[in-house]
This record gives sequence, structure tokens and C-alpha cells, in this order.
Amino acid sequence: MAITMRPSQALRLWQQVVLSEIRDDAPDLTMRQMAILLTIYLEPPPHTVRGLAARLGVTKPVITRALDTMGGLKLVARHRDENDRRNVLVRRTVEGALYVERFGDAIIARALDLPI
Amino acid sequence: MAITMRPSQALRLWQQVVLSEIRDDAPDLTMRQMAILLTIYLEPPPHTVRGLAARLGVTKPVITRALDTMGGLKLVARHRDENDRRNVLVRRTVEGALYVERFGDAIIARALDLPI
DNA sequence: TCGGACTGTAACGCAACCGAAACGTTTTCG
DNA sequence: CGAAAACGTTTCGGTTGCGTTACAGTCCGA
Repeated sequence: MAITMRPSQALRLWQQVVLSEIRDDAPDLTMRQMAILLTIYLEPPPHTVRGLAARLGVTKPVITRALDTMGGLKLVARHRDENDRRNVLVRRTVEGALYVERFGDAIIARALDLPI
Repeated sequence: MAITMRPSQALRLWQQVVLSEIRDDAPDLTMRQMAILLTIYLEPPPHTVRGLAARLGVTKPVITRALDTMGGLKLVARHRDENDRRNVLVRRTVEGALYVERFGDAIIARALDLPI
């Protein structure tokens, strides 16, 4: 069953989720960072810098910097690919999995609160 | 009927919408700017700087600067309140309404595409 | 084996954002 | 009236993100 909603519901859902993200103390990720994080956690590995850049339609340095930032937050981890040492493999972390899980729950909670 | 979805659906929906926003050429708004824009368009006027700041839990300069940026993009407009000239009233624009409308449609489209 | 192709990163310059504090204008009220 | 309060903006110093470009390490084929 596909998810269906009206425009006003979709917009209000988005507003509520964004508002809750702004309020809590967690450092807000940029839209690009969020896209990278979700891609890493929703799509099957392995994830490389190049692959992520192509997937998102951004340049590689954008990925590198986002990994710097999110690595500092322990949301993702970098490891050199031992089979092809040119590659960097981006791996999930416990903290990142928890972050993504909480975020999904937040969306669902806001969706349930939507006016009919 | 409340909107219900599973965590994986919610996360994938968010990912798809964010991805589509990153890809298109339109300048991406920050999370705060998006929250302000949606608040202006979803909640009844009048909207003041102070009111928006309180609603979002941010400082007034954050609102002022976001209005500068989004005003430049014609997404919102500022007008002095003639009844109390200390206030600035934030008004909607045709361009902003169109932007918000398109954004809502994008969410719905991505929701329909979600895997079951 | 060695030059080219490929990977990710660093460096540069620019722009935008942030919080805190100071500011000018307008209103309120003692 | 005149001082205090309220409103939005500006300024300050600092941080962060972006795109472009240039670079160092690694792999591979002639």
C-alpha cells in the first residue's frame, strides 16, 4: 500500500519534523549531509566517496567534508579499502544507526499527529 | 485518518525528498530557513520577527538574516506594521506560495513511489 | 617498469551562517 | 514630558560549508 497524503499534510509533516530537529540540541546537519547519511544507512554497502558523490550529484570534496564533519560526530566511519587502497569505504557506526533510527521515529510520530 | 508508515518508509521518503532538493538547481534553503518559510505559509498571519523567533526557538537575528536571504529569492516579503511601527510583518509572495506548493507536491510524489 | 588513469584529500577564495552585544526607532507608562 | 521597554537590525568575531583547482597515493596496462 502506497503512502498517500494531501499537500497540506505533507507540508505540515515536513514543518513539524524540521521544527523538532531545530529545537533539539543535536547539531543540525545540512541537507547534503543528511542525504549522505541516509544513503549510507538505507542503501547496501559498500559506499565509496566517488559512489556517494555520483549518487547525490555533488562533487567529491563535498563528500569528503561531510564525512569529516559526520565522522567527528561519530555518525559514520572511514576505512581504507584493503583490496584497492585508493578507495575509502564509509561504514556505519552504532551512534549513526541510533541517530537514523531516532530520526525515523520522529517522522512517524509527527505523521501520526497530523490533522486529518 | 492519520498517516501511518514504517520507519524504513519514513526514512526513505526523507532521503528521496532531500535528494531531489539537492539535485535541482534551486538554491537550497537551510533547515532553519525551511522551517521559517513553512511556518509563514502554513500558519495564520500576522508573522513578526519576534513571533517567528519564539516559534522556532532561535534568536531574532537568525530570523532577520533568513528573511534577508529568502527576501532576495522573493520567497517572502517584509512590510512595516503601520499600527505599531516597531513591528515588521512578514508576508507571503506569489513566488513563495509556488515554491511551497511545488515542495508539497514533491513530497507526495516521493511518498507514492515508496516501496511497500 | 613506468606512465597514465583513478581515488580521495588539501588548499584556496568566497559566501553564508551563528551567538552575543550594541544600536536606532518606536511605543508605553509613570 | 521623559525614562524605560519593546522591536528589528546591524555589527563583531568566529565557524562552517561550498565549488574549483591542484595534489599525493594507488592501480593497471602497454
